[in-house]
Amino acid sequence: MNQELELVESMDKLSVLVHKFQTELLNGELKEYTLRQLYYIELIDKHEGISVSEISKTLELKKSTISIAINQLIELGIVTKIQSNTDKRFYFLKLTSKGKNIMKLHKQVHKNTIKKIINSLNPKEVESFIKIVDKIAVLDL
Amino acid sequence: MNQELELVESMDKLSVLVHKFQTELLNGELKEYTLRQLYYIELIDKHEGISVSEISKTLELKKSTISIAINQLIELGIVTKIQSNTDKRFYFLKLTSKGKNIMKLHKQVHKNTIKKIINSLNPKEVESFIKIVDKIAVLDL
DNA sequence: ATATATAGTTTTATCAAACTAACTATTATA
DNA sequence: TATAATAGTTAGTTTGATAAAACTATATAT
Repeated sequence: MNQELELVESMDKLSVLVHKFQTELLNGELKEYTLRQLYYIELIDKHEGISVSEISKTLELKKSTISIAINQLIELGIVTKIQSNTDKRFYFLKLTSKGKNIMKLHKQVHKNTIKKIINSLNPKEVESFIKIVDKIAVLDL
Repeated sequence: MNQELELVESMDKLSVLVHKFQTELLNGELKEYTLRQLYYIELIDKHEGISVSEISKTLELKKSTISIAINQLIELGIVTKIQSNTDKRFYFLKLTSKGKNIMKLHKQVHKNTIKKIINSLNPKEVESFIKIVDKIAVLDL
């Protein structure tokens, strides 16, 4: 069979898989948060000190959208902002201990899933998969 | 490095990739439709004659949700319903020529992306990727 | 000193997507 | 035949995500 067609199907299957991977988060202890919220939390975890404007540029969403979302997380005690000394217009965002705990749970859920994937593949396949994903992840689709 | 951690990153990268793959559809000629609509259209294309109830069960969404979404597609001239002769409560859903054309465009967009992916990998990697995805797609995460 | 730009907030509004509940029409069953 | 169940619709609502526009506060440049 044509590799092109097979690959289209693979992408379909991956879409389903990724969707499962993500929505798993909405079952356990994290079910009170939306995927969007968990995504913002992850972003702040990965880029501690990021600002509302930077998030806005990264995600190509309006500042107002981000501002509202982040302030909601602040009200929930998940995120704090620290005003910059050098430029008082800036606020550095970071996770509170509650936020860090959410990230911990988040990572744990994913880790459990990853284990299932690893168990279903042999080590060579895992290696190969990681390598291939690295190659296609940098593509400018 | 720990394979588990690497795989977590791979899944993150895949999430981004799949998201790009999907939202590409919202750029060109298909931009007037939502991803959800394109998804329903794809579902009806793949399962011609499917009913509202069947979609509802498959997607685990309420019948009313599906009914509204499908009727919207009918109003847009993308889908038609044909009442069953044997059980008049049933309506078989299928795409109109407009709907089929949308699917054609949809597939074309994906095909172009797939080409980029294929070009970035060697044939052995493509084969390997397809095989691995098949294995993990059937997992019950 | 004044004008301009930037960071972030607030208000108001819109939209998609989902839900519940009550409904009609049809079919199956006790 | 009367009652249950099923397919689909309709009305009304809720939630989450987004945007535009007007705003405050601060910083930069002329």
